[in-house]
Amino acid sequence: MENTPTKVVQEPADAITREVVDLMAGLVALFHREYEEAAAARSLTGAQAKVLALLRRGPMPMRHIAQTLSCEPSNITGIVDRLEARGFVTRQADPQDRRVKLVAATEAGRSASEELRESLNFAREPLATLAEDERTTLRDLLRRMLEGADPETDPS
Amino acid sequence: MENTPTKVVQEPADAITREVVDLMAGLVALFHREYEEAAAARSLTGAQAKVLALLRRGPMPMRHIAQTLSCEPSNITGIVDRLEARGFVTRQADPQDRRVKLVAATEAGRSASEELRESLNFAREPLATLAEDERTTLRDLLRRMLEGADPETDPS
DNA sequence: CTGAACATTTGACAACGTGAACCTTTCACG
DNA sequence: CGTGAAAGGTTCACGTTGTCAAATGTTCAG
Repeated sequence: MENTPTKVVQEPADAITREVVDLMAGLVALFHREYEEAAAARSLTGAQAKVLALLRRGPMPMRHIAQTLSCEPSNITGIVDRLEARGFVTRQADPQDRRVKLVAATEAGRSASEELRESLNFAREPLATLAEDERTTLRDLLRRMLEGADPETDPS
Repeated sequence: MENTPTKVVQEPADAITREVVDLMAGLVALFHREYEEAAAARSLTGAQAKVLALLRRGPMPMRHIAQTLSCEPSNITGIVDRLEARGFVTRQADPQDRRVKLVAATEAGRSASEELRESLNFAREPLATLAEDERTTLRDLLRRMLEGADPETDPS
């Protein structure tokens, strides 16, 4: 109990970095609230909305969903159950490997997800306060921060 | 079902804004994961850690906690119960208004929260890829986006 | 063919979160 | 005053997320 469990070596973190981290925290909180709210407006939970969003690129094995969301596969079972019960996704066996089940969004699922995405006017008010070139700068900075780190937003 | 439920009037959202929103989503996911992980490493849940973080500025009525976290007050009861059971917070009656219960972090609570905050090396790797002046720019942009919007990160 | 590894499911359990009902306290108003 | 409405917390019932451990079915290497 007397030494920090996971990380030990860590630079002191300068003032700017620290402040950026705090600002991020605020942004994250804001975003999270809005996302959850937008999902709820379509009687989806945040987790369901996330899964649905993942499936926009096509069917996906549950294992992959679990990995992307960094949670246990057994958790996905329940979420997909509920989405399936409402007709937003289907489970189909993968012909290549009969162990895996491919989850695919139905038309209803796709459009619900798309609608939600469109309604995400998060950061639209906040972003509106920035000039165009500032937004570009922000985009570039965020891009650089995220490159190689994030599987979810990978546009491939 | 044929018209969007909540929002109707909404500008088309230019490409840059849209991309920034997507990048934010990635960042949010990343941050969220790390936060939850860092909390878990101290056997706290995310919600408990958030409450504890709120109390760093001093005791606070439960009602206020609920408002800041935008959730129902009844939810806070349980979270504070669990924090209290572990000796991280105490409940004390507000002398001004005996309906109110002020939640205060104990020394253990404060240090746990501080430790967690320090360990949040989120964005330290991501941020490390940015030069100092870029970090400053990022900070300024984020500040402007959040000003007037976010009660949680208010540095007062 | 056998056993290890893998994908999913099931079941038990804890935490979060909501909504409604309830108790106590406060406060405005007659 | 004294009464009733409103506010702060709690409790209860309920559904969703999340974990872990055990089971089932499938694949694949040896």
